[in-house]
Amino acid sequence: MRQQAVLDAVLALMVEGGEQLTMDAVARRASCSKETLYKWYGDRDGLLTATVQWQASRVHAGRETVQALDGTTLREHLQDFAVSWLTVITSRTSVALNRIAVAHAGSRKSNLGGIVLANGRFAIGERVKPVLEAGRAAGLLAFADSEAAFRTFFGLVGRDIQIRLLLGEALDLDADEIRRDAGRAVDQFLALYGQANA
Amino acid sequence: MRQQAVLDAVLALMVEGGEQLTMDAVARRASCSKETLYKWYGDRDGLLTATVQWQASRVHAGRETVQALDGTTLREHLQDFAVSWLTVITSRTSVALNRIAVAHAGSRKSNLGGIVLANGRFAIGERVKPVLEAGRAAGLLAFADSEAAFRTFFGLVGRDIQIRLLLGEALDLDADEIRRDAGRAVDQFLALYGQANA
DNA sequence: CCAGTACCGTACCGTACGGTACGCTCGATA
DNA sequence: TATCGAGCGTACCGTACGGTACGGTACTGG
Repeated sequence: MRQQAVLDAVLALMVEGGEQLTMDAVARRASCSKETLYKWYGDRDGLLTATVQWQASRVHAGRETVQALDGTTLREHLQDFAVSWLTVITSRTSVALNRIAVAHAGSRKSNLGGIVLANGRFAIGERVKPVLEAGRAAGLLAFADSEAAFRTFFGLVGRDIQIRLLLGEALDLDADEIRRDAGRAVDQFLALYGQANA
Repeated sequence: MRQQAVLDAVLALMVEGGEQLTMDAVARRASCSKETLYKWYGDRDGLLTATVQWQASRVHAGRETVQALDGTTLREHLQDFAVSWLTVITSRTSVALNRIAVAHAGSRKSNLGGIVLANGRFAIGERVKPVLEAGRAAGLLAFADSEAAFRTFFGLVGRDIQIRLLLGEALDLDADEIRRDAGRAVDQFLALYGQANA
């Protein structure tokens, strides 16, 4: 689809960052005319919104159903979530996109921040909570409020990483560090919420 | 000092957010001429940098020395840190300032992000770590790496709050909620790192 | 072969904003 | 009182950028 190539061009420009994200730059990069951009997306905000949604549509793949859990598979699920979340938030694309959305949230109009939140933080919450609840049903976890439990998990996984990246720190984690970080976070989470028979 | 009144005007504009943060707006708000702004701060970046530093200079009050700790005072110290950190990051000023700094970090030049990090995340880290180490010396805590322990504490306290605020969610915590949140975070931290004789 | 459509490239317009210039006032010093 | 510097208000300049207009081209359906 041609239009998605345009959105990929926007993403590429965001990530490179060197160039200003102007409509001219996008048109040049995507080899299309500005008039077409305005025809397809209305205005600059529309283009940004479409880009954010386009990226979001690629991130959360399948919502796998959760069946019976034992301690091992619970741990694996949590580990997977932690790894994929860390991988996302440390990616240059996510950092660039979040920067745009944060900047936009300051001068309201359109709602990039809301979209990013809905497809990031909240989407993963909705995917993790069923797993936590299944863990509780299996007697592996103990908590009253799955939202609160998830937020603790979120904090243990992300810690200060996202804000440091957003504020411009270099800080690149390789796959190994991410795996170790995720493992530590899962261990800590299980230490806090795990039941004896885990 | 007149110059600080100018910086307060900048902060006020940032917080209100409605108006664009232009040099004209600052001059109008501070009842001074643009020429004076340029004389004092060089350019727009200089003004923003000075504003960030001015705000930073007010935040971290005294670095109290840590003497002998028992379980109760350790808990109190951690609780204080958690409360003050949550209070800071949920303040409208902090949110506005971090938005500016994040946006700036995208299109490098000057280093607002670095300044904010140094006076926020890292400053509190340097204040908390001695307390953690004193707790370890007193046999109340067990950890190998105080930086890692602090980062866990940071994650347990902040969780998803800062990113949600930066992305524009309303989410206002009152003093009571902050106190409860801080208490939960400290409990969890002590559950992970506390020693039996605490 | 013709009409219509979709789109590219480029030129153009209006405006907002960073930065500069300048005249005026006012308080301090001699 | 004369001089001087600091700084206010305003007007101004240049440019970058969002948004529009338009001519030219290639493809599609009849």
